[in-house]
Amino acid sequence: MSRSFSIGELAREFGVTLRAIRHYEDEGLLTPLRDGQRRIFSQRDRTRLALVLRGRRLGFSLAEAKEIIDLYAAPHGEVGQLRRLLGKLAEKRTELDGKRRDLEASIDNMDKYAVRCRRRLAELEAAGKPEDPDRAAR
Amino acid sequence: MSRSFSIGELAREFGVTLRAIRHYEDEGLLTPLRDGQRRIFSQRDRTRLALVLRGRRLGFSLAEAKEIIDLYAAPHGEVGQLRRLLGKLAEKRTELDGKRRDLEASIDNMDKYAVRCRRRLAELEAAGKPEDPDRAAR
DNA sequence: GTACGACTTTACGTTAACGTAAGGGGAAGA
DNA sequence: TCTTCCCCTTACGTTAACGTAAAGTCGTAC
Repeated sequence: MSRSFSIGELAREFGVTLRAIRHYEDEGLLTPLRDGQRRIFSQRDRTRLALVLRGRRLGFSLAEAKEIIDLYAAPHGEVGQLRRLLGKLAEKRTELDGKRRDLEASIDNMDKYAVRCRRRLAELEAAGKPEDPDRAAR
Repeated sequence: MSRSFSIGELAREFGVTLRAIRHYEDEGLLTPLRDGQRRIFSQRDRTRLALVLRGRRLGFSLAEAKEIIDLYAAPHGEVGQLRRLLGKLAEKRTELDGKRRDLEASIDNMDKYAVRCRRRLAELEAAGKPEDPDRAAR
């Protein structure tokens, strides 16, 4: 019997509001049980919440996140289902790869720019203040 | 004298609407010149537009995208400016690294899951249809 | 000269993802 | 018993990022 969580616990752990979590439930991303009125989140819900938030940080909408996450819960019973699942996985994988290219390009870009800036800074420091006290103190 | 572009050209090239581009101008992300009323976009605007869209795909808001992109146009004159610029670059770089971790984790996750699915599929095919015509034809 | 086609402004509308406020329930501790 | 938490529902509000509609301006092709 694995642990269960209150909405407050999850909110604190992941740094989100109660409202947000309830909203994710409304959107079908989480499906907590109930103890009376209170929501009881399972370990599975906790994992799904983590995936939702990661998706959001990567720029996916809740609907897109749901699409992806739901693949991990799709039925594996029949060969046909498995084939379709693998197809969709490949689709999403391509999308992730696109983001990866975008991200690598952004990082590359920024790193190269930073190198130029540092070089320029070194030049300015060497030229402008050969007597720079901070530098001399080292 | 490098080329210039009409709003329609850029919209077509990047697959966005005129409205979106105008909106980016409203938000200060693009600063086209004018020929009468018509907007004239420079090569620089075109580059910035590309950066905006890449940022959006990575889940940045327009404001965040602007912050980053504007770093590339920040003044390099004085040592102090350069130091602050390098500081902010490091900040943004950290953010990008976070996204990279998220993205790698997502990809990893999905790839591992796909492997399990393929294995399962192979099992099902081997067990269920030893006489599978597709498989036999190979 | 008029009919496009590409562009303009102004302005209201829409959608997603929550924020926020109001009012209530139940358990636990002083 | 009263207060304090922690949770609940309902419902209206907000913000970002555009969409969309209406009406006008220009240059050019017919």
